[in-house]
Amino acid sequence: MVRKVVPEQHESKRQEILAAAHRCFLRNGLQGASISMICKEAGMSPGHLYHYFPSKEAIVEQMADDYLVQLHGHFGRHTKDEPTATVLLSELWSMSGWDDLAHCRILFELLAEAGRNEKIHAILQANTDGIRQLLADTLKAGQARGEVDPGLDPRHASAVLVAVLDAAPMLPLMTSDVDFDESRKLITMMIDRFLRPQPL
Amino acid sequence: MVRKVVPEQHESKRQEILAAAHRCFLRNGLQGASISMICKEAGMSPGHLYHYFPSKEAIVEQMADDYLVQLHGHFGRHTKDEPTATVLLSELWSMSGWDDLAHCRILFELLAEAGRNEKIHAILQANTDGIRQLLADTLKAGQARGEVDPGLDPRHASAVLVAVLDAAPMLPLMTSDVDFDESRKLITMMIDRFLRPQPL
Amino acid sequence: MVRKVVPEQHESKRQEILAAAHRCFLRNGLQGASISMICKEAGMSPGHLYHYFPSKEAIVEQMADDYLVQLHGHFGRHTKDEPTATVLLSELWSMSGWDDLAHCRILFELLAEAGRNEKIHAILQANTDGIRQLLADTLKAGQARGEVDPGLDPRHASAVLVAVLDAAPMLPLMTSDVDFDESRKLITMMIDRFLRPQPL
Amino acid sequence: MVRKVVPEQHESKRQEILAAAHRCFLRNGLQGASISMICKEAGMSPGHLYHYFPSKEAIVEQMADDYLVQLHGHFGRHTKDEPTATVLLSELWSMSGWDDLAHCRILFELLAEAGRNEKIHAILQANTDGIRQLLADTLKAGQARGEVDPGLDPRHASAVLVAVLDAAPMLPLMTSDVDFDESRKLITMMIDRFLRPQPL
DNA sequence: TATGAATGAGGGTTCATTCAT
DNA sequence: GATGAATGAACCCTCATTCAT
Repeated sequence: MVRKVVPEQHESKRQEILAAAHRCFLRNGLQGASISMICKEAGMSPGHLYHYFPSKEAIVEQMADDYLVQLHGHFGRHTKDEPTATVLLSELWSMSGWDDLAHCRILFELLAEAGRNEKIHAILQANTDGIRQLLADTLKAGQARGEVDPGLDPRHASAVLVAVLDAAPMLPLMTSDVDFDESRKLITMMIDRFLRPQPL
Repeated sequence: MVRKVVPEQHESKRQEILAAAHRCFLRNGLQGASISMICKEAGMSPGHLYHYFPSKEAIVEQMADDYLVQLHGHFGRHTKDEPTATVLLSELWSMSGWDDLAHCRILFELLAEAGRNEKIHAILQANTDGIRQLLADTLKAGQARGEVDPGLDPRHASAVLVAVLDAAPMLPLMTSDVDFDESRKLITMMIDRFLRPQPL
Repeated sequence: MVRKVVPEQHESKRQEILAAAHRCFLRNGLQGASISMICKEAGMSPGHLYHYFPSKEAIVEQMADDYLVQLHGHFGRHTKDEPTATVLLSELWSMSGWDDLAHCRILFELLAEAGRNEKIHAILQANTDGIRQLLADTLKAGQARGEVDPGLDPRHASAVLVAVLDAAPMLPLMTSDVDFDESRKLITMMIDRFLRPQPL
Repeated sequence: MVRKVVPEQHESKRQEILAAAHRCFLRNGLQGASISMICKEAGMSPGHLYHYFPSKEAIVEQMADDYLVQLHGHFGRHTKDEPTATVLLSELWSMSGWDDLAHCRILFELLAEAGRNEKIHAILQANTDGIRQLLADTLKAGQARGEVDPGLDPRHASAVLVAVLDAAPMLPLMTSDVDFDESRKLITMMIDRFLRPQPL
């Protein structure tokens, strides 16, 4: 009777820590952000933080998983019967500007880390496999409806699509003279032309 | 005059250090690779290393610049008269497999770093501006020859092209069931369809 | 509420560190004493020491302030109605020998440091201003009582007096054949003759 | 025949190094000034510098000796027949302002160092013994002429005089509101009153 | 729950010095 | 006489983590 809300409290504290960690990782990188920074950001003592996570590694992994789930969550909210493009580009179109993209920079931290950390690599692949399945299904539905080039292999095409969509956050880092809406329009156009059934 | 090959020796030592640093950065990340690791990799004492570079920061910056110059060097070796696709995809086609791409992983370190390190950001932008200029010129030549959709804005299209080409190293990190040649083929196809003059 | 004596413990640890640092600084100089020496002297790990002070600089500054406050603390314990000489020379007469003076050697570290470190300079001046105020008041009271030459400007005279009193620790460093009591007697005599109302 | 000016060249190089070292020591302290700083200041490689001095220690010692000899050199240029005060205060009166005194700050470095470095201690004592001898002779002459209180012991008084004169550089470090000429006047007055034959 | 004291290895960097040229 | 390459110990400081309270 004394403890009942505890499990929920526990979970909400974990979320607070993960959010604080995410901000620190954005500011300083996965390796550059220290536990003590995260503690400060979360308003928490190190002893207490270790009550919720067994190690920094665990925080990174959980954060990576949560981030990827949320990043690719847009695809899951569509039905197979919506127009193909609407679904495939939903992530990109849900963003409102470079600020949102800048926030995605953490993806590059994860890609860099995945190259040398097997756990992060596995998390990245598992998440990618998830949306690729959704994308492939969407593509198949599109092919059935005649909206998508039937010559494309759905599995391979889905991989390329994920890579292209995840590459969008590169643009503000690499260029200073390209505006967001124009970029979005071009990427959309590129994917549209890629998928569209080809004339003989 | 005692001097002989001294300046060349100095430069070649710098290159050795940069190569050792590059290997360490690939293995452990920009932040995770320590000076002492780089020293060990380069067979050199820390005091000596600091004879050649004033700080770790300087090593990272020099390495970043060198890497980007070399990465995008393929484009510079073409003339405007070659077929458009040959030039645009020369980087991708010059690679022989995932191993080469894996080696490009350092790009993600740089992208992550660029978000919080103004110097690296500037290096990245300066290099990107360089190849974008080349790509844009190639696109214009292609448009003049009727190989490229005249409706595309060369500056914007070049930005998207750079992002897509640099996104290629994501694939081996994100997937396990896609083979290199198939990926290359698909990306090539996508860009081809993107650029090709569109039927009415 | 788990808290008990925690804040006092914190302060007492700080004092321990400052005392250890003072000993190390005496033995090796402000620059020559290393953090690891201070840690060893204080029986403490470096990580822990930095829990109490943010930098070596901060330790030096705090030590300097504490030392000067204590060094000049003798003057504050007198009332204006005591004989002038008793007050002015109380610091000197409170010492029992060269050992006490040797302990004051740290003053020379501070004087040397003050020439190139603005913070230490400010600490030194602030402390000096403090006792000069007390000395000047004592001199004025002495002048009112007819014990001190009314022709002396109290502010200027106070500066000279501080310098002379603080110069006392020079003697054991510079000479080997002068004994403590004799020196004290001579300095006392000099100041006495300096202040005494002059015959026409 | 080939080498004849070499010894003089050698000596002049040593002087250049010592001058450069002196400037560095003033800026950064005896411990804070590094060999490489001194090399830069002297426009010289470390290997070359070690051709002239066997160690940093040796540079410090030589610099200390040279500095003290020059500092106290004023006394030696007087004859015993000049008025006592002229001789005793010649050092102080030869200075033209706080800048000259600021330059004397290195004395505090030496005093601090003397407390923990036997060699520097010995140099300091030897130099002090030297001028004390001169001062004592001057005092004796003054006593013979009736200008100096015959009750003062020349050896002890000379020690106090050296300390007082060497304390002068403290004033600009400790105060900000005392001007140079006034200070000089007061110190002169104090010493005058100290030495003057006392009325019955 | 929650704190912050405590560790000691390791971070990037500088040091005085030596030595081949 | 003169250079600067080379060393490795030591510099100040931060790290992830543990533990008593």
